[in-house]
Amino acid sequence: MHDAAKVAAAMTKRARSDQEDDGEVPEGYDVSRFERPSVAVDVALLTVDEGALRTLLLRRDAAPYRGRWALPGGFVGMDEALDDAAARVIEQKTGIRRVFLEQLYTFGAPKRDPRTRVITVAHYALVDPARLAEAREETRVATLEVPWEGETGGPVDAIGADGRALPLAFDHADILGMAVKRVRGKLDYTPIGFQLLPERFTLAGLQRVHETVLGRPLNKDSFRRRMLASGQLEATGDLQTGVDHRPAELYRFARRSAV
Amino acid sequence: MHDAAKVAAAMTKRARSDQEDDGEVPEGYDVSRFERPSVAVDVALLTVDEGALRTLLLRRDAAPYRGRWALPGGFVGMDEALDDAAARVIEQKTGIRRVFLEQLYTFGAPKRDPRTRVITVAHYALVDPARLAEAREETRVATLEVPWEGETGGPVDAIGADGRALPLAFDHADILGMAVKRVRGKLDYTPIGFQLLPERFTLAGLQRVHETVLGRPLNKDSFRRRMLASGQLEATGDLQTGVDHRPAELYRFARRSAV
DNA sequence: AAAATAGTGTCTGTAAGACAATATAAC
DNA sequence: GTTATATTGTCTTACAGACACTATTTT
Repeated sequence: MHDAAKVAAAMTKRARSDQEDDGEVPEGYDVSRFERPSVAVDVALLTVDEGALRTLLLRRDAAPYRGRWALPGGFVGMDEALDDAAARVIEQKTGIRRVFLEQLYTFGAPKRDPRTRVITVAHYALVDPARLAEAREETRVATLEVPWEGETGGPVDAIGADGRALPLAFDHADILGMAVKRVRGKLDYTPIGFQLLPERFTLAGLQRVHETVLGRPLNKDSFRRRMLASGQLEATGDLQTGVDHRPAELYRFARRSAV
Repeated sequence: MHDAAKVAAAMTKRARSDQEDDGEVPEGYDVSRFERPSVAVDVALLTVDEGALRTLLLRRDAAPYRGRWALPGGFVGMDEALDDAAARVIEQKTGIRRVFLEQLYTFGAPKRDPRTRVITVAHYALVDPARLAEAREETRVATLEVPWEGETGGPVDAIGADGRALPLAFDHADILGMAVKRVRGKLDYTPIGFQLLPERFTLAGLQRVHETVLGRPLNKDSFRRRMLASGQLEATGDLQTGVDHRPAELYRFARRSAV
């Protein structure tokens, strides 16, 4: 018997003690006694393109930090789950649906927004660069420059197409830094890399993605062995085309099969 | 030159473009147009005692979930950082200060609190069991029963001193489950175990803590080698006392030295 | 054939697990 | 001395990194 079920059974057996209720809403209860902060979500939408880690930024056209660059974000609806808010924000700003999306960390320093208290539940998302088209004038895909190694952590810089750093709004350099740190950590033990690739890809392509995210070269032989041994790759039998050398086999990630 | 410094330098060089500001508060700006959720913190205060993973729970004496058991928690002050709120909650409920404390995950399902929208930034903390005395009648240290292996994740059960499951309020079984999952993950590559031990401890004691948290036995020889090779342990030269067999050497964790 | 990368086989070093032998305190 | 655990040493195995070699495509 599952333990959660055990708990439920135990409770029923006790014939619903009078000192306990099941969470019904008491009539007329008032919880609005406290002043409340605003709650937002921000999304670090990461991609790997041309050997660089990239992210989508929007130019702010209102105060505060007007003219600076910010992650797509927005306030959480009163009846909206946090993940749903993040997915909505992505779709509104880019039109992209169905991305890999995960909660990252909640940033709540009292003065992180100079206007008022805004607590933001930061998320990160991973997308195949082919899906990430620059939608609007005020949208830009910037290259991330990570000034630390491994999973040290810390803020990162966003570099525009002209090679100059884009000044970031709020604590978004920290959010991006934490997103990079998290993805690096996950890459070691999770099939997360394929979110950044088209459905079919070569082992060398997968290795390049890993190397770009991790910011360091990987051993080819070992990478190959590890990936094939993981059981998460499925050979398609087809070969790469359009390359001027021996074509590599195309793989796809195995669906999380019903084990 | 550090990259953050580079950014700053680049900005200065551009002589502060007119399309940009530095985040000053515009006069009379109104951000209170939206309805706002309440924001709380909850703390999973974990300890290891007598070979079991334990946590501190409080009996709710008000609706909702009156009579059920809940993590210590409270609303975040309008000018209070999230970590500070969590530390305050711990001190208010237990008197304990200066614990290892880290943000865990933010739970924000719209109906997780039946009264109104409450988003909670869950934290976890690790304490030496000697410091965790049961302070009040309505406070209890419960044993955690983890119905999954490794870092699978999922809710856990809290067992009272009488061996019966304590019914938990809200989504606190999920919060506790995520705390266990996180600590298990961290234990592999972070000096987190010593937070659960007195200052001086034996290698065998440390291994027991690791085994309790991980929920599986560890190889003694390998554990010993790994710990000593990590450079994080410092031999005190003193021996254990009061045992009826050969006493083991006492170690302490090396201060995070100024490398 | 030359160029370029894909893919295979083998060796070596490191670290974990297993097992055995020795050490030392309490009784 | 006996008991119980600490501590050290050695062997085996698994795997990552390194290197050399073969394969296959385009030009």
